[in-house]
This record gives sequence, C-alpha cells and structure tokens, in this order.
Amino acid sequence: MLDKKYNHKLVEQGKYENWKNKGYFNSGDKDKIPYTIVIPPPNVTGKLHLGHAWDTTLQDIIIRFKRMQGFDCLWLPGMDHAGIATQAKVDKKLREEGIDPRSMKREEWLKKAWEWKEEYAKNIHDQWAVLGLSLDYNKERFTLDEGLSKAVRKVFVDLYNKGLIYQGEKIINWDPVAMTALSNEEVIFKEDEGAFYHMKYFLEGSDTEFLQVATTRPETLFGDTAVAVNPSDERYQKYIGKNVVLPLVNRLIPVVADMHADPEFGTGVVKITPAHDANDYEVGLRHNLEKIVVIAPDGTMNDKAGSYAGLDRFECRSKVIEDLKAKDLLIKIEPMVHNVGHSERSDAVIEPYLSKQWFVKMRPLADKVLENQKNKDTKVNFVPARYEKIMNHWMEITYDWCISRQLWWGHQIPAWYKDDEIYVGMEAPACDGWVQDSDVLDTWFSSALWPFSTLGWPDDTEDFKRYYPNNCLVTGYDIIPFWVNRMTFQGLEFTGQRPFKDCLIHGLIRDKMGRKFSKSLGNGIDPMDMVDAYGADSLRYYLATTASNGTDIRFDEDKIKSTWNFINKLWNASRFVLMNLEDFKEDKYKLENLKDEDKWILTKLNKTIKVVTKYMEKYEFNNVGANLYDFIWSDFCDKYIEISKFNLNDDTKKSVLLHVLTAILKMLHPFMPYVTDEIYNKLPIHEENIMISKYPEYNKKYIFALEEKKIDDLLEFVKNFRNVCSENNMTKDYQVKFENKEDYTLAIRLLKLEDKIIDNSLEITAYKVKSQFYEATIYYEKVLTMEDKQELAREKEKLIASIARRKNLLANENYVKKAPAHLVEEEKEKLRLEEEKLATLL
RNA sequence: GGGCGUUUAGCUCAGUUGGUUAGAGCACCUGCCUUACAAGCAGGGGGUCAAAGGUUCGAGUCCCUUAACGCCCACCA
Repeated sequence: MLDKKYNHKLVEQGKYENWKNKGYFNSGDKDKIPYTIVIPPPNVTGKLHLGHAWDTTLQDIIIRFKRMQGFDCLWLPGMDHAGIATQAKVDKKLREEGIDPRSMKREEWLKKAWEWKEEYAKNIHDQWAVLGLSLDYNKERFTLDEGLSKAVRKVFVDLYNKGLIYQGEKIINWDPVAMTALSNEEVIFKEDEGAFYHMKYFLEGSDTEFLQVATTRPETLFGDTAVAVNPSDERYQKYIGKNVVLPLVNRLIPVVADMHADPEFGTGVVKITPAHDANDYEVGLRHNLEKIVVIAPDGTMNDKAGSYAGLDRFECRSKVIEDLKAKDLLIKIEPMVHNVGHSERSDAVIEPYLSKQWFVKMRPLADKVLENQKNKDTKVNFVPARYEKIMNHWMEITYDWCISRQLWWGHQIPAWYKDDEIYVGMEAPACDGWVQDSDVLDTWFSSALWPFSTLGWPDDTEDFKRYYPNNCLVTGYDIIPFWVNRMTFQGLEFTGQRPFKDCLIHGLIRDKMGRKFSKSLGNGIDPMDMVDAYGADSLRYYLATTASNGTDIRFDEDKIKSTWNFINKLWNASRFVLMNLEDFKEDKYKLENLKDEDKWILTKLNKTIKVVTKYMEKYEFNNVGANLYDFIWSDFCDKYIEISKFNLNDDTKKSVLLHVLTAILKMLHPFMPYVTDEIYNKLPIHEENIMISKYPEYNKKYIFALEEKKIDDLLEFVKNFRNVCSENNMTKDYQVKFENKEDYTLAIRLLKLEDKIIDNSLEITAYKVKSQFYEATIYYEKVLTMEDKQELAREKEKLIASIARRKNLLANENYVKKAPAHLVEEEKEKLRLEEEKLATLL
C-alpha cells in the first residue's frame, strides 16, 4: 500500500542505479529502428544550472517517449573541455595555491587540468543521475578523447588541403587577460562610459593650423600612420596629401582621403591605426600604410610607445591625456557612452589586434548550408521554425572564423614548422627538426563535429552508419551561432548530410523578475536545491511544460510546488485504485459489460492518448502537460473515481480503473520517471518496468461518442444542480422532482438525493435545473428576497440579450451559407435551450 | 542601422488551419474535515486579448500603422 502522502525523497531513492544496472539506458537493439540524440556537452567547469536541467529534461522526455514507442534509442552523453573557460579556472586555482601557471611546463599544467576535468566530470555525472537522465553511458565521449581528437585533426587537415583553412595576419579580437585570440562570437558588446578626446594634429611646419581629431582610445596614437578625411568633405579638401604631426611623438603622418571617414561623425577627421582597429586596417591596406603594433599581448604598452612602454593600456590613456593637456594639444573631453567589446569569459576589454592566426574560410561552407536549407527533405528543421532565419542570416553575413587560441587546454593545431616550411597533417612529420604550432583550436571547432565525431567518424563505424544523422538536437537559442550553425556546416561538408533532422530550440530561464541568472546579481538557483525540496519529477515536469517552445521561462517556485501537488494527486488517486485492487489478478481483468461511465472515461482516455501523442511528436510538451493535467485531475480523479465508488465490487470497474491508471502512468513517465516507476511496479498487472513498457496507443474500439455525450451532459446537470443549491443557500431540506424518464441513478448518487425525490409538484418556491437530456425541479421553502428578485431580473436580461444575438446571427444569410453546417446547427440548438430557459424563468 | 520576438484575468502563462459568451495554475470569495488526497472537495467572481485602422458573415488569431518592453546581428574613430 502506498503511504498517505507522496514523499519524493523516498520515491526517488535508488531508482536511477537500478535502471542503469538493468541496462535500460543502453542502445543497440538491432531489431528496432534507431533514434539518436547527442547531449549538448556541458563544460567541465562547474555545476549544472537550471538551464542545463531544462535542456536535458527535454531530451530525456523525447528519448523516454521514443524508447516506449519501440525505438532503439541512443542518447549519447559527454562533456566539453571548454578551452578558455577551463583554462581560466585551472589557472585561478593554481594561483590560489601560489603557483604561477605560466611558469609551469605545458605537460605539468595539462596534468593539473586533467585532474580538474575528472573532478568536475564526476559532479556532472552525479547531477545527471539526480535528474534521472536515461543516458547511454557506454557511448560517453569527451571532446579531448583520442577518437574526437582524430576527427578534429582530420577536419583541420582536409579543410587546409581544400584551401578552406589558412593562416593570415589580420585584426582579431584579443583578450589581454586570457592572452588569446577570440572569435567574434566570443565578444560581448556592452555600453561603457567613455569619452571622446579631441586632439590637435598640427600641420607640418605650422604651429597655428591643426586638424581636430577625435578618438575614444588616445593610447593608440603611437600606432597612427595617417589621418583620414572623407574625399567629399569640403572642409578638409585642401589638407589631403599633406602631412600632420603626431602629437607627443612628433612623427609625420599623411592626411589621406578615405570613405571610411564619416563627415557627420565627430569632427570628420579620423586617426588611422591599422594595427589596432579593423576599419583602420582596411584603410591602411587601401593607402599602403605601415602597421605599427603598440600594445603587448598582456595589455601593456610596448616599446613603440616610447616612454609610455610598460604602462597598462588604461594607465597609458590617462597619462597621454595628462601630457596632451600639459602641451595644450587637448581641445576637449566629451563624455560618451559607447559599445565596447568584452571577452565572454574573462570580461576583459577586447583589444583589436593585428596578429597571425588560423582562419576558416566561411563563405563556401555557409553557402552550402543556405543551399541545403532550401530542400525540405534534407534541411535542418527548426522547432519553432522561425529560428531557421537566425541561422540563415548568420550564414549570409558570416566572415572568416578565427580558430587559433593561445591556450594549452585544447586540440593542438596539427601544423608543424621547420625554418620557413610548414607541414599540415594528421601526424607529426617523420624527420627531425619540426616544431608543432603551440596554439590550440577554438573549443567550438571540436564541438562542431560532436554529432558525428562521437559516433566514431572519420572511421566508417557501425555506430556512425546506424545513428547518424541524429534525429533531434535540443538547445537554447543563445547557442545557435556558436554551435548549431557550426555543426550544420561541418556536418554538410564532412558527412554530406545535415547533422540532425530536427533542432528543438528552447528559451532561457530567468529569475522571477525576468532577469538573467548571474553571479553578480546573486540570483542563481541550484537545481539540486529544487530537487531536494520538491523532487526531480516536479522540477522536470515544471521545466518541460511551463513554456511554449522557444520562449523564456520566468522561474517560479510556486509552480514547482503546484506540480508537487499534482504528483500528490496522482499518488493519492493511485493509492485509491491500489486499495481497491488488492486481490486483483490478471484473470479478472476484462473491459466488458461496460457501463456508460466506463465508456465515458475510456473515450476521454483515448482522446487524450491521441492528442498527447500528437503533441509529443511535435515536441509541444506544454500542450501535453495541459491535456494530461486536465484529464487526470478533472476527468479521472474528480469524476470517474468518484463515480466508481458506487460500484467498487465490480471487476469491470476495477479493470477500467487499472487500465486508465496504467495509461496515465505511461504518458506521464517521460516527464516524471521516478514516481511513475514507483506506482507502476505496485500495479497488480504490469510489464517488467515502465520505462521499457509500451506507450499507450489510440484505440478506436474504446471511443463511445454517445455515452461520452450522455455523461458529459449528466455531469453538466449535476453541476447546474449544485450551482442552484449554492446560489440560493439551500440547506438540505429540499425536494426534487425529475421531469423526464432519463436514468438519474448516477445523478442521485452524486447529489445525494436518495431521500429527496418526489413525483408531484408542490406549491412552494421552485427552481428549474436543466441540461440537454436531464431536467429537474427543486422545491424549497423560501421567501424570495429583494436580492433574489434582482438576481432573477439580471439573469432574464442576460438571456434576452443572448437570444437576440443568436437570432441576429442566424438571420444573417452569409453566416448560414458560409459557416460550417455543424456550427449553425449548434447555434440553433443553443438558441432553443436559451428560449426554453427563459420561458421557465418567466 | 538591420532583423526577430513579446504585449491576453491581480501574478505567471496557454490559446491549433479565423468559427462566434477567451482558458489554466497561483491568488481571491462562498460552502464543505464527503473514508484516495484539507498540499483536498463543491461552487463562484475577475479579461472591451497594448492602441488605431483594414480584410471577412465572423478576428485574440490574417494584413497595415503606432507604442512599450525584450533579444539577436551590425556599428559607433
């Protein structure tokens, strides 16, 4: 027997280990059709947050559903080495231990990093287990595994040989704290308080005539090799071709005409620093200007900055301002708020930096994606569909991807150098004297291969052949540019296929006020705390059913609480069923000699199975949740169980109770694996385990339209009856006369009318209660008060208005002609009922 | 600057291909300890669906305009 209250801690204890040990999570049954999802590999940098819990719950729901539908399900787990993020954390830890990470040998440092990885991987495994995720651990991968590293090298080498990877000296985003290059996606623009510094660039040979140059970054002036004006800007025509004197440095630089200078912006004169600004770099190329790097990788000024060398770039900025002021070269300081790029990981202000890096040539790869998305049979189907636009737009405007990182934690670039020679290959060259490139690849370079590298590609493995392309990928919309896009072009390029058929996009989880969770706000919520308080089942159901796809969730603990209540309801309904089925055996199970109410619940059940299955297939779990909630609570618990109490010795009743409860548990199982497992195992008839049981299927045999309508109407009658009693404050002394020959047995039981039925009319206050089939008069000793009369008058007015509206509608020829016939009929019926009601009232 | 989204009950959100008195949970009001559940049961109140216009017999839903908020991309010397 079940306890009186649902106890999530007791229920969830030990179940995960059991499932895992029994091998229920394992893929590989060749008699079944394969179904694959690969987990978005979490970073080995910390704990999982609510976003992970949401993301993985959705995947587990899909996988459990498909498994119950009879597919050979592979849900492949794994983790991401997360290059820059992990390196930053490992470095921080070492520094706290008093060790300078950069003084270590690369191999020693890597040993520490692997220790870190093992520790955090364990945390993540523990959390996956708590959440109940049915991952196939036999297939687990890590992005730095030998197999995945081989895939990375293969892709690098092939792209290099195709000319789609090249090494070049370009302006890239430099993170001076992590001291590495970054891709554009890893730069976050934030509005910072800054200033526009207006400086005097004197004309050569003049101490009166100068150009007023405005900049937000005066410290870069040491790298200026020109100033530019717009060729159409009449104010400055006469200066084009002349030289100006670079302040503080006294170096002569030319005034060039370039479209880049916007006459409307600032003073219309812009200083050109080709080594520290992407636009200036382009200007430099057009005018053949020298590129002078003046900032060192750590963000300090280098020797090109003369006496300023060694100063941090921001200290240098202050010093330069001070000195310009002292020399009367500063005109004004104009405060301004402008967008400044910050490193996604270290938050350092990004320095546009001229440096030699490796790049992926994106145009041909992106074009392939755009072409493929036009074919509905081979494209990636986004759910919701609008997110396809995000990917396509990215593909349209994409620029070359900077993939080299000056880090240790990652896949070292498979390029070797010897004097001026370069060798790119899967393995190191055989002869001596070659030195491997010390850089590693962007983390996303390896994650981009995740859907196929995890299946053994580039080898032609059984797994790759069987489980690729993946059926579905689940991730948040914020990850589309970093990951989804890159998986898509790499998948197409290297496997000739989309990496996954569907891409289910969910939103972000925010706090109750709609703010992002962040460390600085201190509003973070540990999913493990929620599991502790309400159970994994409650958290999962809440996360999966709260939002429609692609939209954000505002975290609301009250809603998890209300899910807990729902589970408690399920628990108690199950408790009721089990109490009454104690000696029930398989030979007693029969769905025969069904009464109207049995047919009614079976019809409702089958309709629910149909609609729930449809929404499961469409990943619309919010709709699944709403339908199940309503069916379970309103139809099964509030109505059918109550009715069943009148007839509990009947094996048919017991069979129906068991049948419906079994189906309910199965449909809830993907959402609430623990509690459904607990209850299911206690049912008198059940398969080995609910998670490998067969998902309910719609069965026309158990659709009884007539009985459904009849009982719906009876329940409507009962409700109206109660309403009349409640509105008129009727105590128990009233009498009831039924006005026709329908079967009122159930109504009598539900309304407890056994001793109140009369056959004749009485000369006291009477109320009519009606539904389509049922009709009764309630007699009650009561004087009508003023209020009662007003109430009656209000109701009369309402009815008259409604009747008028309907008559009007039905008089409308266009409506009668064009609207579907059944609607017109319904309308007529409603009108008839209302007219009757009005007549009784009068 | 370009694009996407949101705006529905006090709060958080659903709302299918347009179908005619717009739903849920929580909160609120009334009455109930009715043997599965008071974390419950039976009822109830509450919304001119952001604003204006249009298409249509019919608009929360489709089209146009506007506003507020949010996000993405680009860019700001």
